[in-house]
Parts: sequence; structure tokens; C-alpha cells
Amino acid sequence: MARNIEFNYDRAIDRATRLFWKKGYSNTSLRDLLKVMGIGEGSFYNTVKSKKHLYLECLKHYNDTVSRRRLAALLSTPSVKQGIRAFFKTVLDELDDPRTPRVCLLSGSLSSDVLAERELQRCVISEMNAFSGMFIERLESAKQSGELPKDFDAEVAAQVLVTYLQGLFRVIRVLQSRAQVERQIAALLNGLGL
Amino acid sequence: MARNIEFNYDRAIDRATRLFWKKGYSNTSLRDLLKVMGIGEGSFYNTVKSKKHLYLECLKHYNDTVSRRRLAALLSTPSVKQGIRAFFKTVLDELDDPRTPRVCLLSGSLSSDVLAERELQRCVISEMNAFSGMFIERLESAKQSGELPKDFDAEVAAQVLVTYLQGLFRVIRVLQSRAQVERQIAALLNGLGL
DNA sequence: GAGTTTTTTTAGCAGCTGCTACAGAATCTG
DNA sequence: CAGATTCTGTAGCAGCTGCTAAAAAAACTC
Repeated sequence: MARNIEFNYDRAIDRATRLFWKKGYSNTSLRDLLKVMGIGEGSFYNTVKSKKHLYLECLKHYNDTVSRRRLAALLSTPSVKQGIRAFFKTVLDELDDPRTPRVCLLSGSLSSDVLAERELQRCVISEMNAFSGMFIERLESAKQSGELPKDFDAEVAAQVLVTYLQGLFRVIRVLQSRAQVERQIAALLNGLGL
Repeated sequence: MARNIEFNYDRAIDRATRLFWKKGYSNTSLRDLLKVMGIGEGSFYNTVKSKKHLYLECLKHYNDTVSRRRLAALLSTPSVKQGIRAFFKTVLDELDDPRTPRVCLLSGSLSSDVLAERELQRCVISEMNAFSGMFIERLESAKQSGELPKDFDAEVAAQVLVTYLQGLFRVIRVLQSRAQVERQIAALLNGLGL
């Protein structure tokens, strides 16, 4: 019927995700994106349609890879408390990997430039809710299994964790020894009874 | 000797601060800044020198007004625990005020565009340290007075608070009922023994 | 190979970016 | 008033922004 696509779409999305991840939405120019994606404007607007749509695709891709990996750690142990610690460990381990940018893409999307675009805002909020939903679910199941007391407030605890995590992704850019961060996390989790 | 300055410098800085506060550093254009400041490019580059210098001035101004007010609340009670709650209350009260933007300017400065500029980065880090230093100091004095136990780890607790606060300033943009946030904060403080 | 459909390349658009050069206006001294 | 000095308004620069239009190239059907 017609000419075939020449570039690897998934690969291009992955490259774009990493650039957005590193530099943020509006600080990443289309020219820079095209460069790392290895395509020209024509191909881009033929398949992706706009920068906004690209960001949506990247959020999805990030969710399917990075967030998924972290949440897998959360579910890796029968013990919920250990799972949460494993989750935070994946976050800290990425600090040692110079290849990965330092801020969570989703967390970085809680900024005025991203939230100003309605479509992006909706996507970010729904992914955030799905994310904290995983924590609530996990904590609730720990109450059922008896690992946590029956009067434990799973929803509030999950919200505190998510909020703290947002802060962690910010503070991490500026600080500090890994040991210091680990002590911080341990203090929080102990305080919450986790 | 020469012609006098026509505009109110402090007032102009205040206006610029509010705009940066609302839209972030690199998403605020010089033209928009000049408009709210009520001056032209000539006057601007004569007195302020550059956008970067303006941002430094705004950070200073923010520190002298908003941060100062919040920290005053922290010190307003003899009880340190009550002071911390008063501090968080000032943050929440601003949510009800439609005039003030929703994110802390300092917290919003933990983004790649600001941190990429060395001078801004240094300023942000030093203000952040000064800020958490206030909390550490206050918690230490509570140990002296007997309000907190002698084995309380003030430094770690302060770090958790500051990190959580960073997250709060983000999450607040997207959520949620004030009551929900208040429960979250109460859970955190109780958990930390504060 | 002609015709059709899709992809890619290239050039370019209008608008914005931070910033500068410069003429003119205002305020002082003498 | 002339002269010096500083401030202000205007015009414009080179470079970037997201995006589009149109021609050329590739893959298919018949």
C-alpha cells in the first residue's frame, strides 16, 4: 500500500522519556527531542501529532517501565513492611546509577507548566491516584493478614507516604549522603508504624 | 547629579516575586515580568542587570516576607510541638487565600531550570539549609527544656519534616480537601512523636 | 511500469526569548 | 542657562519556540 515507517517508535518514545525526565516538560525543546529520537519534524508530526501528545505517551511509557518496576518491589515480599522498604530501596538505588535522571517523571509533572495543560493534568492526577491506590490496597491487605493492627488508618498513611515521596524526589536533587536519606526514611516508616 | 528613579523598586520586586511564584522561573518571561513590575527594559537592565539577578532578589524578598512569617509562627509558642503545628497552619491558611500562589517559591526552585544556574543553585541550597536549620534548632531546644525526650533525633526528624513539606507543596496543587491534608499532617507529626 | 498511499526531508513561518544600543527626558551642579 | 549624569522608552537583534506546507522518496497494487 505505502511506504513503511523507518524508525523504532518505542525506542524513540523511550529516548524522549529520558529527556523529559531529565529536563522537565517545557524546558525540553522539540528540536532536542527530535535529536534524541533520531527523527525529523515530518515523521514526528505524522505519528505523534504534538509535543503534548508525546508527553502523554512518555508518561504512559514511564508508568509501564519505571513505576511498574518500583511497584513490583512493593509487592515482592509477603511482608508489606518489607515491601515498602524494598520500594524505597529501588528509589535510592537509582541514585547510584548515573544513567538515570534524578527526579521521578511523574513527580516532576506536578509543576505549573505541565498542570497548565488540561489533558496532561488529568493524566498526571489519574496516575498519581493509581499510584497511591496501590499503597492503600497493600496496607489494607496487611490489616487483613494481621501484619498491621485493625485500627491502622491505611488511607492516611498511604497519603503521607506519597506526599513524602514527592518531597524526597525533590530533595534528592540537592542533597546528600545516601545514608542520611536512609535514616530519614527509616525514621518516617518507624514513626508511621510500618 | 542626575535623574531620579521613577519606580518603586521594592514594590516591583514584590510583583515579580508573585509572578515567579505562580509560574516558575523559566516559564515566566521577561516581558511578563516587566508588565507586572510596570517598567521598561531600559529601567530593568539599568537596575537589576538580568533575569537571573531578579530571581535572586525575589528569593531574598520571599525569604524576608513569606518564609519569615511562617517561621515566626514556628516560634510563636513556648511549646515546640504547638509551634510546628502553627507553622503548618500558616501553610494551609494560604490555601484559602486565592491571592497567593499555591507553591512555595523556594520549594518550586528545586527544579532543573533553576538548579541548572549555579548562582541560583547556591542560593536555593543555602536558604534550604537555613530553613531546616531553624527546625533542628527548635527541636534541640525542646530536648533541653524537656518537652522532647533526650534521645530524640532532632536532625533526622527535621529532615523528614522538610522533605515532607516539599512534597506537601507539590501535592497541594492537585489535591484535595483541607481536612484530608490536616489529617495527613497530624498523622505524620504524631508518628514522629511531635 | 503507472498509479496510489504513506513516510521522510527540507525550508520556513509567526511569535516569543533574554538582552542591547541609543536617542531623549529628567535632574542635578556650576 | 550650559554641562554632566542618570534614568526611561523604543526599536531591534540573533536565536529559539512549536508547528506547517510542500516536494521528494519509498513501498505497495494492478
